[in-house]
Amino acid sequence: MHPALKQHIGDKLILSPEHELLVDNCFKTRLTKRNEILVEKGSIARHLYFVVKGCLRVFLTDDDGNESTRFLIFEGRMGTAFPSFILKEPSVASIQSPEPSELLVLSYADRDLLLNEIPGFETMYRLGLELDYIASIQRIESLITMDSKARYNILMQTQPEIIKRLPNKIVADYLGISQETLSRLKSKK
Amino acid sequence: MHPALKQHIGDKLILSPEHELLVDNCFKTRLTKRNEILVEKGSIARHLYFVVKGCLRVFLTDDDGNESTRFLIFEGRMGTAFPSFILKEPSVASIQSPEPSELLVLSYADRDLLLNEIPGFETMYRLGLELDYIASIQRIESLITMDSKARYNILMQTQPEIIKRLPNKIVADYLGISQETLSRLKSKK
DNA sequence: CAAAAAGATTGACAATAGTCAATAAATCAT
DNA sequence: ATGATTTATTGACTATTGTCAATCTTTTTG
Repeated sequence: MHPALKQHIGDKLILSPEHELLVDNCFKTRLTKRNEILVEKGSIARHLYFVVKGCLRVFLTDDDGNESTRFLIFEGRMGTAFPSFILKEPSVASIQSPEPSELLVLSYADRDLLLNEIPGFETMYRLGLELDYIASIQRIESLITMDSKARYNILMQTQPEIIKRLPNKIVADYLGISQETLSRLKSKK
Repeated sequence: MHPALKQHIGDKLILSPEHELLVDNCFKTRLTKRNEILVEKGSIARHLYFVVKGCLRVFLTDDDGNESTRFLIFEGRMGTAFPSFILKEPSVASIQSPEPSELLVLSYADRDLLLNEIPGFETMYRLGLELDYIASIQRIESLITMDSKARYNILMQTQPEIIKRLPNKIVADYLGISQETLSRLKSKK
């Protein structure tokens, strides 16, 4: 099994050699180029992605070409265009890798296989889901209670890597503000 | 078991008579008055609430007394101050019942009991969690991509009960806007 | 390495939304 | 029911943020 995935699982789940092999067989390695599109909006997101290296960006585009970043996934984390993946409906979001990336890809069917076959896998998955849900609740909180400056400061505190690694444009649309506003926040503060 | 809870579970989980009794014993009925506070911010949310009648409001207050509604839970749905409940940390949010309500209350320990004892319970719980997570992702989307008018229109389409049943003030802070702005949106539109 | 492309900054202006205050309407509790 | 309290609406003004455009900087790629 890929060491990064092994580390991700850590002591949350003890796998027998057979089960470890099963997990290993379900996750397929994929390498992407900078800005490569993995899921096009309108198509169904059929995979979960574990990021070994690089990052993924789940983003929305409107008719005028404006983009908004719904979600960012860095090294050691899993994600996808979740509503599409779960509901098996065409995704309103696209997924791209802003950096050249190394991914481990898990299909929906293989996720179900692991959930059903490996005792404890569903509990681990569920606990991860709870944490992701909490993160999204906290993002909602920041959006409904704070102005753009406060949101930027929080992001700086909690996920400075986003600000360091990604272009201003993406940071801005992750925060739900224009890139000009972000630029002004950075100079003023 | 309470018929509303039975309906909530529906065909998602077939319970043996013993397990049905176990579920029934874990959920305690609680009646609340209008605007009663169930969880005070700063305390730990130790329960999950199933709303039989009425509704619950999970909300934030700042130092100036401004309120923001993080989450609303209507009949037939479950919820709590989720980050506090899961992380067992003091809640930044409070919970109140804006209407007199009938609730079924499940403690953290009893939730774990059901998760561990009843085969299939965790799967049902996990599927519910996935849907709640999806709803929160969609709320983030509306907050980062739409202006207040568009958000109001979406809310009208997707959850008109919120607008019909709850005071303007709560609708406004659920949308992340001031109540004056909401009032103007309604008259203009 | 150089040309081209993409991203970042800044200014001027417009639009959206917030605040404060006064009044009107609706709702609650006795 | 009615007085009291809360909630909703409206106006005037302010503050924040967005848009468009120009310029400057950085990054990419042939």
